[in-house]
Amino acid sequence: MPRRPSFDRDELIDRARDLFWRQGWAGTSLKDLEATLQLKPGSFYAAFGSKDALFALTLEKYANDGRERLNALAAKVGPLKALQDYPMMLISGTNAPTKACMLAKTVLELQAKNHALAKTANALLSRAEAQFASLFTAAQQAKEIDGSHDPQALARRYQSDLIGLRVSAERKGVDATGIADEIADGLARLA
Amino acid sequence: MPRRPSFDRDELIDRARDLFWRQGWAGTSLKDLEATLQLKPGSFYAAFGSKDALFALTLEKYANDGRERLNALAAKVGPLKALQDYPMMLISGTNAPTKACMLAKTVLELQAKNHALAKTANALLSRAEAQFASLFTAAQQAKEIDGSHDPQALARRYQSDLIGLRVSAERKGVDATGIADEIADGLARLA
DNA sequence: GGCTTTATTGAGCGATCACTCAAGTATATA
DNA sequence: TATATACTTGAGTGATCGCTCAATAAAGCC
Repeated sequence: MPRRPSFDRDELIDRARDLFWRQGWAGTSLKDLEATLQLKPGSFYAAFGSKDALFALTLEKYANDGRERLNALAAKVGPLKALQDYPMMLISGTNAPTKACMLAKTVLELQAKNHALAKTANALLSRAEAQFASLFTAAQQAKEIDGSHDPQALARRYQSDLIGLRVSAERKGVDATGIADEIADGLARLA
Repeated sequence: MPRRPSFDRDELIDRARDLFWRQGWAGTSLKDLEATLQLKPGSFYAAFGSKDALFALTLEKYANDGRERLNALAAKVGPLKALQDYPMMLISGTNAPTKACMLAKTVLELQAKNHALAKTANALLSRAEAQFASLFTAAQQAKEIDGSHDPQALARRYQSDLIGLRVSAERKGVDATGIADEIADGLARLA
């Protein structure tokens, strides 16, 4: 009996993610979303509940995509090579709406107000850090890097490096590929 | 004949800087500013012209303070030691409203909209990078680090590291002092 | 085709945004 | 003290914010 929605919900979340990623939370109005998603206010709220709820969905999707891309890379070229190639991959993609990390942007924008979305982004960053740590552990088990290093510490530094790299890549007039190379070189010296 | 303003304009800019630094551009409303500066709308606009004009003043002041602090440090302990100590200094101060870099935050928030303040922040970041480069050059001339390195490349990487460090320090539940130590250690290996 | 059920529409809600301005007040000079 | 010159005040501007809801349209089951 029911009428079906005329849109692909998942594709709408993708579009919203790109918009939020680029413009941030406060920088993206419901007018922007309505225009990009081709949805009138009523449909928008029926589909997603609120701006914040949709933002949360896009954060999860963003984090999942990143995690899957890195895991796929590791399955293909091994843990160390994946960690080495990942930085360049993050800043050389042409389809991404922006180079900077959406999770970092969200924390920076919303943490001062104790917004729930900042906590979400922070937790997803911790999850990414854990993924990095397990790849460093795998690299140690594969004898690709020395066993004396603390995988947790390596992961923390690696994530910090990625965030800095991606902010630099976002800036105009800055060539960040040199930084990506240096991060990869630094990992090579852990052998 | 004229009546004098009843406030210290410079101190007001300081207070506004801390507010903008913490909450960002969109996150700081005129209500917030009026409350923090104890200024009614009319006085505010008479004194500063607009929210954006005041934000620009605070960006300049923020950048100047950072530059002077690093130069003072270098004059005291020399260029290499200054570059090594600066990271920890940035994240261990208790009086700063937030650990993250205000210039980076501004670029991330406003660059997507091509806001003039993003250009200003970007230019100030470039100025900081140039300061780092000249300190690396000075360290080479003092034979503190090897002359084979490109000061410009070192400065670019150093700035990227600082940005990542400061975002990490801003996050809850992350101990960033380890990262600061590693940055300092990395510089020691340039000898 | 009739009926039920849900999606879609868009005018408009109260709140807040950055900002203005005319009226009132305080101060330094003459 | 009188006057000119600012500074201070706060109600109020139009625009935009996220969001609501009653009315309308379309699709599946009988």
